[in-house]
Amino acid sequence: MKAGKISELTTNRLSIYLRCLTLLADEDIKTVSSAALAKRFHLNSAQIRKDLAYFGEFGVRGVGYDVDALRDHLIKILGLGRTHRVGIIGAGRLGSALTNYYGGDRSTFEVAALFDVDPLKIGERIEGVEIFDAKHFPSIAKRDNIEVAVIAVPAEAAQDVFEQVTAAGIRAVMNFAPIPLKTIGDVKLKTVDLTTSLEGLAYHLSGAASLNGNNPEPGPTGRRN
Amino acid sequence: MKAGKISELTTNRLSIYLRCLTLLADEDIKTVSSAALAKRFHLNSAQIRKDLAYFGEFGVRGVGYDVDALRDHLIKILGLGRTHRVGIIGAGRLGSALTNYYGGDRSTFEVAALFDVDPLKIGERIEGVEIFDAKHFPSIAKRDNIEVAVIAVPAEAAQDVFEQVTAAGIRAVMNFAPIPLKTIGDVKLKTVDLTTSLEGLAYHLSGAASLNGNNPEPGPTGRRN
DNA sequence: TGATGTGAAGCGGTTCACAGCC
DNA sequence: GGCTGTGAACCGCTTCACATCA
Repeated sequence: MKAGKISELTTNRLSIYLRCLTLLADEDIKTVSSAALAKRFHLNSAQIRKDLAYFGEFGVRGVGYDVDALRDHLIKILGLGRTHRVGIIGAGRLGSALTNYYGGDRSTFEVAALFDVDPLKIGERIEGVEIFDAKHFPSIAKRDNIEVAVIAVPAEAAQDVFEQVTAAGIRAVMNFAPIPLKTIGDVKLKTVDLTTSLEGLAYHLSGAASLNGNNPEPGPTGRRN
Repeated sequence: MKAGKISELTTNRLSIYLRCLTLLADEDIKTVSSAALAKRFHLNSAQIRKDLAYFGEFGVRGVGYDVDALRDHLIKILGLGRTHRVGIIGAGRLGSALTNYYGGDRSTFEVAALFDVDPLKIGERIEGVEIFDAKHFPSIAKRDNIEVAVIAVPAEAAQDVFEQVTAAGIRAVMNFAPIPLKTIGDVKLKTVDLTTSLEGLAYHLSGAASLNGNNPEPGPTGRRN
């Protein structure tokens, strides 16, 4: 157990471990060793142990980890014990898609409001979620207890939107705009670039990648942002 | 110019550079230095130079890079000069969302077909794209020249689907199922985990993260899979 | 015996700093 | 003078290997 800074790569993996443990729990498996977990889900056992050890000694030597207990620990560590409300800025194609997708799970994350600048969209609803004027983000966010902002606007507008939501007190932002954003201070920013991901595949398909041999996938346990 | 293996992190950044250059071209900017590009888009100038130098000497010392010429180089390097057809497996919430999202750009990536196992969905259309029986993936993929498979099925089914599409000759797979997949040989696999990304934000919002100070965002130039 | 927790080694990517060239 | 291209230093994450303990 160490109190040092935890890498984002580690917390990403904790989230994955949690999902793997849930699958095991569904099968009524009570105990699992890091080696068994690794084998089953294509992970690395040493890394599992090290990741977990940052937060406590959850295992029993010679036995392994208690599945249910470890799940509870991870839920607590990740802060998933309560519902987080999400506001999505940009009610276009992507914003609608994300509303639709995240709309499925109301327990840990709940899309509370959409925002756009298009007067034709304001007042409409997507999946039951109302679209508000983006300039009212601060008041709506406060009223609805929105903690997470999702940016789903065109690249040109993303930095502005980011600064507006952080100015409104948001400390966790997920950016889907395909452009690097500059963050500040205490605000956590994650960028998911759906275009870059596809273009990486195109590179592999083009002749260039073949010249460089295969590209084995390290899996979602590997390096990310 | 080196012929060695190119890291996926590098190709991801090339994709980002390409988008940044497009924005500059829209402003009729003809030449840009690595320092100017870095400043404008929150990148690292040394990294830009190093990334580009893997593929050639595109710059002019004392001047910088020609915007249009560099764009053309990147398009060629990434293999974006032609349309790639995409097949999405899983016509649920996520599959629909992705069809809707990727449906916008028909030039570089085109969603050619959807696949599902639900008899009620087979034969229907989403955004004009027909849903086929998943077991017909091999023949449809061949007929429609599908090169990229997008996995949008539940976690439990993802590994099976992956093996089926690779058996059908697909060499580029994008996985949205929140589970690590095991890949083999020459197949390029990218996993985008929309749940993990959100849960990382929850961690930051919970007390735990604050104990560890701020988490400055290195931007989408940083480490990924 | 068997599996955890962890210092130490190893590895890959980023950043520095400067030689080389326009 | 200014900026690229690049070896070298640096840094952080992963992997190894083993002491430790049920």
